[in-house]
Amino acid sequence: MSEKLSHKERTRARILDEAAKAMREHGFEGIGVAALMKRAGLTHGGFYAHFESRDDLVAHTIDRLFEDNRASLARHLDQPDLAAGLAAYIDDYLSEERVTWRARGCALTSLMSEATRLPPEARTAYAAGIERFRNRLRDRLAALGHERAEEEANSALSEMVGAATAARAFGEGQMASEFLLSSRKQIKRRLGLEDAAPAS
Amino acid sequence: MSEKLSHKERTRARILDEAAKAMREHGFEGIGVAALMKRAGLTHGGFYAHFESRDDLVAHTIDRLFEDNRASLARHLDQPDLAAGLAAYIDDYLSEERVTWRARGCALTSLMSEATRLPPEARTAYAAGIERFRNRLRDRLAALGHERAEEEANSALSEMVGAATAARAFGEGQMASEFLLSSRKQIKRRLGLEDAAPAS
DNA sequence: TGTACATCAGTGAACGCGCGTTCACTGATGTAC
DNA sequence: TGTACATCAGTGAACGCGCGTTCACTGATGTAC
Repeated sequence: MSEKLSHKERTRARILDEAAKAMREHGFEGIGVAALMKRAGLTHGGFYAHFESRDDLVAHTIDRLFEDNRASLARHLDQPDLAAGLAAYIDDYLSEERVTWRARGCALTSLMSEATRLPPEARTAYAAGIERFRNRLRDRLAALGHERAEEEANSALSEMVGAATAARAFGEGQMASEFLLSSRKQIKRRLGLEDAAPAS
Repeated sequence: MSEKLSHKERTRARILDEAAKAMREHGFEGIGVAALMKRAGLTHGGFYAHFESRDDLVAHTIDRLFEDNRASLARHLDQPDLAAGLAAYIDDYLSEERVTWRARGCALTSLMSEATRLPPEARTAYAAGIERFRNRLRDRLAALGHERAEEEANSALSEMVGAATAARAFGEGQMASEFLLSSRKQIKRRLGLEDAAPAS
């Protein structure tokens, strides 16, 4: 990819940045065209120079959301100790911080249940994003020598998303913390990561 | 509770029935006042004789949704073999049928990630509903002699919700089936229900 | 180097539409006498 | 038992509002000569 983006390309990237942040926090329907453009420092009319329609924006934002996801996973997994990296990712995903600070959360936690209601194109993009994420977890588990890597990856992904979503539903407080702690412990225990060193 | 409901009470119950069905399928924002009243066989103006506002409806629908949930759980757990009852519930919750037929699904699967965006009253009702559900699972695990019943209940609930939501996001197909199967196996295995007899 | 012109990202008023909500009204039901 | 009246669940036209979208226009930038 060229590092030199044109003025228009940079504007488009800024709109997608803001859309990703807002939709992670408020859902796919949670921000309107006018409010989004204002956050990007523009007026609403200019939107259609960058996207065909609001649905088109949603589809492109999904790719952007999963790209953030991939980057966050890679940041944790790119370390020599395979088990420690995975354990660190799980701890981070289910940390109070990440769950509270919604705009930084995961495309799966806040949006997965809305995926069924998405227009076909966006929905396909979303499903593909989940699958890629699952595959990365699976490959890491396989590299650690797990025989049922795929089954365990499916299960761990489901529990991570479910626990983070439940914690958000409770809001900050004791119940939220309990759910996060329970799943951090349970997932790491069954993946044999109990004694993995905490991340750098 | 009196079995003799007045005409107005029966009408209100009908509206709540339809609201619960529609919101399970399309989200809390997924049905408007006019469409809802039409499904209940009425015109939109009459809505405000039953509810203060649309937000008020949502708060009451939540109680209704969790009541359905409670009834479904009770139906499975009310059998002599404690382990088999729990296993049957997990299998049912993560069955292709229940996931595909959305209007019959669970208040948690389709709506949990929207809970954070609910008005305070509705949100409190929702959080209370999750907690009651968790407590029922916990009590059953405790009755089965599990020492970490609460932790296991939190973990199992999270994975059930996450897996069912993921399956819906994929839509019918191989990936959806894989996620459901993986979690049925993984949850039952770690709860020691592998050999529990299938439900009646 | 300087002028004339084309390009095009972005502006902002205006649109149609669907939504939640209000309200004057209707018509069936039940009670008073 | 029969008539007069009050009650009240439900009707449907109308409202204001926010939304996605359109479009004639502006004004800065870069190219042609």
